[in-house]
Amino acid sequence: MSDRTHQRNDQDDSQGALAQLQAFLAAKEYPLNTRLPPERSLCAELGVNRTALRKALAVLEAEGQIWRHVGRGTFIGTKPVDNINDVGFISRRTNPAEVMEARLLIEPELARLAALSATSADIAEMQHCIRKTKTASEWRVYEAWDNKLHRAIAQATRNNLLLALFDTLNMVRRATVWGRLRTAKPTPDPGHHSFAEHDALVAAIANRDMDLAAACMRRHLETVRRKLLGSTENGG
Amino acid sequence: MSDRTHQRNDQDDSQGALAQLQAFLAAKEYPLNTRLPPERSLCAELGVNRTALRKALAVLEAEGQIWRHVGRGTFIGTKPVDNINDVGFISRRTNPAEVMEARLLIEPELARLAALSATSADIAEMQHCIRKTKTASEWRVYEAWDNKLHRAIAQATRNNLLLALFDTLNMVRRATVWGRLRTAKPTPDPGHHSFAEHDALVAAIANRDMDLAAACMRRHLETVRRKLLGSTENGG
DNA sequence: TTTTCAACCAATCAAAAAATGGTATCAATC
DNA sequence: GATTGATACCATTTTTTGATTGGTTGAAAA
Repeated sequence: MSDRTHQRNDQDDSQGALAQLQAFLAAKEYPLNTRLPPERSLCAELGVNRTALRKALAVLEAEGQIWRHVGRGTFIGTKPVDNINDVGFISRRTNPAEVMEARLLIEPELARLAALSATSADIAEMQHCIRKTKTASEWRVYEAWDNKLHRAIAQATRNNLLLALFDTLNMVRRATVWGRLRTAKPTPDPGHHSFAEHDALVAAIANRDMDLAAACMRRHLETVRRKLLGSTENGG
Repeated sequence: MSDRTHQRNDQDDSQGALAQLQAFLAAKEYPLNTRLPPERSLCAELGVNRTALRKALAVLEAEGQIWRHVGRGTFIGTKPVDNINDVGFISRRTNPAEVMEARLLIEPELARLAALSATSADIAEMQHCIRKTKTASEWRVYEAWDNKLHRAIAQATRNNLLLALFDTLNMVRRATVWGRLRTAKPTPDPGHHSFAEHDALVAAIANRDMDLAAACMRRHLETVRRKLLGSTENGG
């Protein structure tokens, strides 16, 4: 058998596997995103050795007709894009400085919109949270109500999407490792800076003063950042 | 044994369990989000029967100091908000008006920070996207590069958390049903309003003019909103 | 009647087992 | 010798299985 014949036989074999695979897929009419049988099963079913089958599969993958993934299988269609909105995924790629920067960027604007959109029930809820922070005798309790206050402001925007984004930010914040940054006095101080800042913030929202509400929130968060991370980088 | 005595003993018992549990927690000083031992172990450790322990735990849960979940355990702090990170979940609860409002609230601030933090490579990427939008002959291509431009600005903040939040917002926007709102001319117009607005925006970022960058982004998005939803509600 | 205890239930988690696409190895074949 | 084909092995993922945990029920005990 000559070299030429040899080569033609090889081509025939691989092309045969590809043709057989295509015929198989055409006959089955798999819907999109269907997982087709594992390679080892397809080998037996099509009567082709695995190497030839994988070459045929590689052709179809290059054409974008299928996509494969180790451990999962081979699927009809194109590979879906990764949805990496997972809180754990994000929090593993951020740090306290970024979290504070994000809060400083978003929450003042939430307060501004809340001043426009808050209902009186929203404002009552904020004032309730403030009262609770003032009577808290433990930091754990204080922080719980401080959390609720900030969420109440996000909710007062009356925008479900903004509220969802705030919740995501909040979950990342709570999942972030703050280490020694959060060490503080054993019990909340009656003269704690946040009390006056919270009062001014909610008062601005109640007065529908959008600019002042944003400014109060920014001032409050900058105080928090200064306490946590030290003085700001640009010194304002 | 009189009824009165009997009742006092009951109170003593349950209050005793609660007091013992509180003492236990105070002694351990568990950090936030710590899982404390399962009820069956706590029973043995505190020498209290499970019913009394569960009553005490219920009190602490009502106070917001702990939260419990079947199969998981009991945790210090308040129950975290449910998984509202799912894009499908959010987009089912929002609408085009909310999406535009959220973009108008967040993206100008992203542009402001980008003006401060962008590298020259970031700015080159933005200019590249702008060039591509101008040569696009189909809306699909135009929108792809417009998308990349806005994402490049978010990336230029050099803040992974903000970028993740922007991506979430973006995915919700793309998953939102816009219906007839998006109907437009068949092909991009050379005099399309976005071209000049994009140019001014990226120029402001390149000049490190934070206020101007934010203003340009706001003006651009307000134009988009006007085109999509008609005139703004408050008439500005 | 009330309290206590054990058993059970549904949800959850964690570790083991199986499955799957990718790769190396080596004999078989031309 | 070079190529092919079968086998075994690898890394990743899915499925399965058993244990764990908060919640509930019902009978026994006080």
